Amino acid sequence: MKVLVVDDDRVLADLLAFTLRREGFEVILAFDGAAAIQKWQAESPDVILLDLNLPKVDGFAVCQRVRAAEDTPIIILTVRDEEEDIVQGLDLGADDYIQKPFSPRQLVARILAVLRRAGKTPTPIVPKVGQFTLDRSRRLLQIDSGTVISLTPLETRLMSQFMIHAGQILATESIIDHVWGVQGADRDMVRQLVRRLRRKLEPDPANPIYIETVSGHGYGMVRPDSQQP
Amino acid sequence: MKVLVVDDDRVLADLLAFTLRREGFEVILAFDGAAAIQKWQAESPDVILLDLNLPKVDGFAVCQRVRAAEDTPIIILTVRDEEEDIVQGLDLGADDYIQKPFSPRQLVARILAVLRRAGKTPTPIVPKVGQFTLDRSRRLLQIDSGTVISLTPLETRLMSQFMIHAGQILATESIIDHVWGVQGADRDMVRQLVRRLRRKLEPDPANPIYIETVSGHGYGMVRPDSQQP
DNA sequence: CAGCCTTGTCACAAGGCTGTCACACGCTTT
DNA sequence: AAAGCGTGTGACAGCCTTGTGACAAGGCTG
Repeated sequence: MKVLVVDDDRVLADLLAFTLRREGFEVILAFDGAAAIQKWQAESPDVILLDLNLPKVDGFAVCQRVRAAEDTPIIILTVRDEEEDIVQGLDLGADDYIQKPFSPRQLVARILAVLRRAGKTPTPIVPKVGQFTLDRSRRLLQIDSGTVISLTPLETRLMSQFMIHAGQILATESIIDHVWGVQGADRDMVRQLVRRLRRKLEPDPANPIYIETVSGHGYGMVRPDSQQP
Repeated sequence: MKVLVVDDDRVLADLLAFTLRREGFEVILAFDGAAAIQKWQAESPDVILLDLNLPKVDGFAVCQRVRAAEDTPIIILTVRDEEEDIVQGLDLGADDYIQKPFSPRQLVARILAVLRRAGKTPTPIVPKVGQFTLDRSRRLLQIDSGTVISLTPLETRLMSQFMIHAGQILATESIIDHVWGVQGADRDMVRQLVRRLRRKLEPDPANPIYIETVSGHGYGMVRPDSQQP
């Protein structure tokens, strides 16, 4: 599920990106209207988060431009006291709006609601990959439809990332971005986290079969069907 | 649940309509006092959102007219620095007021609060889930068609939320919104409320089997069929 | 007016989560 | 062979969250 985030406030855009990636969305960023349209054409996102105050091409124009060609759902980002902008945006075909400041939870709920309304897959966010089933709200991981283990918040985010990108190797920096976000972390912390996750889910943590290490680069979860060479 | 929105500012009225429809309300619009009274008679809304500055017949008159005949709840919309209007409106029988600008959350919370006070059940009736039968008006909870315990108002609302969303984890903020509404609350209060509810309905409150905790996130009621592995 | 119920507030203990440090091991480089 | 780097491992301490008990304020009832 791909989300295009358009906002000239880079700090906020980064925060949005982190929040959404954590929830399993793929995120593309654009910082002005021109870039937004370009990325929209190039990437065909499933939904657009659009700030209306943009340099170069403003949000309304982006809205119109998108609506003229496709019905990609659009959610407007606004500050309070911009009722007219909201209504104008909705008139131009935006599907929903959300006022800053908002909680990550609200944001995700809105996006899911819009996607559902647009008929784009009710979004079964990463529940099952290979032998793993992750219940993010309860932070429970089920292995092989048998054992159920409980994870900590950080472990849940890491596992979620591994499952979303199963079969790929995630660079340490990427893991830091996706798990810790703005707060940041260092390599030691990643090592510890991977270690703790391995201890919980690997049959033999000394010889891991699920989470592999690529020295000097990062970690990754092996895809179940990529087991047989 | 039907809401009559009366405001001569069409932009704001449209926004209100969109917001309320998004939350599941049925919305009727009127842009002046005369239309308001006409629609009120024709549609019998469950609650009225009323701007006081109106053409033709002003808001106070609408307020009086409605109150003379029925006790349809009325919420006044004002801008800041109109304290006299608020007082006058409340004197004329309005049930609550809300100042622009306001967040959708506040608006919905206030409407639900007013409806609840007026005895119109804003939420669907959920008498029976699993082993629990809840009588919201009497605030009685029956367990396993055996024991009957009485709950306080807050406990009733919390239990209602748990039953409506049985099997899901409710975030603390979500619990606050649905149980306390406009007034709001903090984590301590949620903890206490959950504790008191547990003490009443859990066989062993120290090891709860009905209400589960997800640290750092919230609480949830286990679904009856999710008991057997 | 007294008393009970309800609810908000506070303090405290226990436990889990997470960051930090030290050390061992294997590999590569010098 | 020695040194350096990256990684796995274990232990430990601080912080945060939760559960718990107690108490006070406020409202309602008799």
